[in-house]
Amino acid sequence: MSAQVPVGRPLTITEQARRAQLIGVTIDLVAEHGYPGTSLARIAEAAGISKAAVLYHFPSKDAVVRAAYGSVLESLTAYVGAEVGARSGAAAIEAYIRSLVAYTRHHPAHTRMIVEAIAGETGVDDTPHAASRRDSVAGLIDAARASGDYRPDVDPRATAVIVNGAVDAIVAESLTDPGFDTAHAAEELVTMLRRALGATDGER
Amino acid sequence: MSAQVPVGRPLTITEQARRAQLIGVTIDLVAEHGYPGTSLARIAEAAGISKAAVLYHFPSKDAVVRAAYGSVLESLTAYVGAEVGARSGAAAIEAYIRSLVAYTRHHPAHTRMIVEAIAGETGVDDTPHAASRRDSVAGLIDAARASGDYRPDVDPRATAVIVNGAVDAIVAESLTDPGFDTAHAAEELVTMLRRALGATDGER
DNA sequence: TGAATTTTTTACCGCACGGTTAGTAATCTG
DNA sequence: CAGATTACTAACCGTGCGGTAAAAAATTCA
Repeated sequence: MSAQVPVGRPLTITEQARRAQLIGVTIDLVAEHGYPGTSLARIAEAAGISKAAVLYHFPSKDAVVRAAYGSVLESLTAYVGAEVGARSGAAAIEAYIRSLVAYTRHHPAHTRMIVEAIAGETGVDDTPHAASRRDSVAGLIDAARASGDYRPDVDPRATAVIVNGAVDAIVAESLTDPGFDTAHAAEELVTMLRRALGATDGER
Repeated sequence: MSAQVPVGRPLTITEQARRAQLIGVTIDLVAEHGYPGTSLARIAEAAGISKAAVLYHFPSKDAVVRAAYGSVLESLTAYVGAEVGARSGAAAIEAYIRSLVAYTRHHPAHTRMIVEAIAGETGVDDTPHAASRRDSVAGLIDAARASGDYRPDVDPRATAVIVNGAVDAIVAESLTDPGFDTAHAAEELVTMLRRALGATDGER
């Protein structure tokens, strides 16, 4: 995901630095102007080099954008994965919700890219993300059901779609309303899930 | 929303027919190729006339797209509004969920446009929709709380964001996976909300 | 019929896009 | 220092975009 050099040479210092810089400015440009407003010329200008220099380091503009998306998603996945992996049952799903929302709160520049990657509006056609993410969450829900945390009649697939949609909406809402309390909304969602899916009703 | 002629003359027959046709082909083009793939030339070609003819009936390409979005949203709003308006309390929220999902099931060509309008990726900057939709749903939730259907401690705003996100995800999922059972997912969401928000726990 | 007006076409304009080419600095290396 | 490699720039190319101008059809109406 992070390297598209077939196998070749070990990348010089300059090469690594430029690639990292280009990925960085691309992330910022997408955050500011969205994908459609992120042109090759703008990327070059933001990096202080010419268009051709950008294409010297990457085979195409799409490759730059893809690398930027890859970088963000890798970082997000690492963070969320660590939080989720340390837990099991319902706690894993709750960690998924909290950590994903928390990540966007701490990396505002990454948020728009994440939202667009989720919505599939990346302009680059890949989007195995959506399906695999849904399946991952469905797996977590299934595990929570198997462990007895969740009632036996929950539908993991449908519930995964619903939970992901809710999480994405919370994140997306913070883009249009920066004052939106995403942490609180995440807690509301966690509480709702406990009541709706919990086998032993969490509280009350 | 449906007419952008300032006030002028009453629109000839041809004018009305062409406008309707152009709106129709635009909806279909967006459904097939998304907004970015819907160019003026394509709209003209699909309608069997020249680009200039399109711009004779509409002041700009954006106006065509806007009219198409308006047409779809008007139709959707009318349908959902009728279902919701006939009910109150929790039943109104459930009708909102069921009718919105049902609409997209019965109007597949409109679905992508609705999803993109929701995601704000219309290419046309207006998007008061997202905010007003959230506020409308928040109002419904608040009313359900006031009527005693929902527990008194629900947060209408945060819950509205979550519910809308879940509904949108169900609809969006059907775009990438046409076999996805949106009606069933809607029922799952309704059940979850009853358990999570209901003051008297719906069932169990 | 013939004039007025509607609808439409053809040809064009300028622009921003992604990408290529050829040459030029800069840097590394023997 | 010389030669090779790396890193880059300026200029250009073709394409598709939204939009405009002028004139030709088609239609309406007296």
